Amino acid sequence: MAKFKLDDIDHQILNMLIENTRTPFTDIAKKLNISAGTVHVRVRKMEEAKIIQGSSLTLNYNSLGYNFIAYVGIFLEKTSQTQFVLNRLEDIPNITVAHVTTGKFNLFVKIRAKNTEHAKNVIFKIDDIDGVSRTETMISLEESLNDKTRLMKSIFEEM
Amino acid sequence: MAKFKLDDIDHQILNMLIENTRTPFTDIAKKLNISAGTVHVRVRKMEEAKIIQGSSLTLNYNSLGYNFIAYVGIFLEKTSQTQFVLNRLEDIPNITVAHVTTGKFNLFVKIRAKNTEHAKNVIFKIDDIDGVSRTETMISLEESLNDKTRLMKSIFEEM
DNA sequence: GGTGAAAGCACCGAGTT
DNA sequence: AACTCGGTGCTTTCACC
Repeated sequence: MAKFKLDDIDHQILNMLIENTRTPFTDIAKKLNISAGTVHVRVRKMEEAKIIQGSSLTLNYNSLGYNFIAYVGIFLEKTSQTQFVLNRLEDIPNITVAHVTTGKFNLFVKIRAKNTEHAKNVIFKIDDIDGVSRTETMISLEESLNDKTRLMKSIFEEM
Repeated sequence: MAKFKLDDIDHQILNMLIENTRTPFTDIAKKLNISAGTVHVRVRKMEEAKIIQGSSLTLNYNSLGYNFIAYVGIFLEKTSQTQFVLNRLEDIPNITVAHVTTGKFNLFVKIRAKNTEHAKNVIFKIDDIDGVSRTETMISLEESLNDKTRLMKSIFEEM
């Protein structure tokens, strides 16, 4: 991947789109004193360079009945089983993030479920995967901060 | 919050917008054999009901130089300091998620940094917060799965 | 790499069924 | 509720700078 150089205009475009993906390019153009065509070209280039990978809605999981979040640390019998287990984890949609980690656990995943009963089923599914020796669960009582946009904005301020 | 009943049309609209927030309403309308006006009204209602909270870009952090992910478990001196510490954590933009948890740790956060040196500074900042007795870090060697959209889509299939 | 204008569409409200 | 329709405004391209 060729290193792609972003300038301040790009950062500002990203900052506005991060807040709201549907911000009209004409609004962005006005604010930055450039033409809408320029905004369009720059966004397309960032998409082609895969800096912008896509866009997604932020949904309210609580109102969809998904109130339960937990993190599960996974111990494997052998680390050589890592890829196999990761593939099995992919089949469980309630796992929203999976990491290979150093330290205590071999793998570490985040799960989102409707309630404790539902979460139990998810954890049992994980325990059932060949190669998983045991798991350790941490239940989230409160997700007090979950805002990717904070990081993104700070990245551009630092640069 | 009044319970808001989503029907299958709503689910399909969400599924298309989850993939790409800028999908034209006319495209959605064609696919679902409804009018674009109806799509518009339904989306607005879901926004008003706060089911759709907003939209955001998916950026490639690696190409922005942010290659380092770790999870940090935080032990507090007293649980009564929870809110105070959460507020301090908010000031660190590299913390992208924070949870109050049961089990081993009192708090649990995810950090994203440029490299190990940068991460070290972030962790030291956490250690320096009043009320934090110690921390335990798990470094992610690989983020193999990070796709909210999988969960969202599965939610609508189940319903 | 940027502009400005023009053509093509999409959005979104009003009125209707 | 959902549809059609039309004014308004957004996107996207292109010739030119």
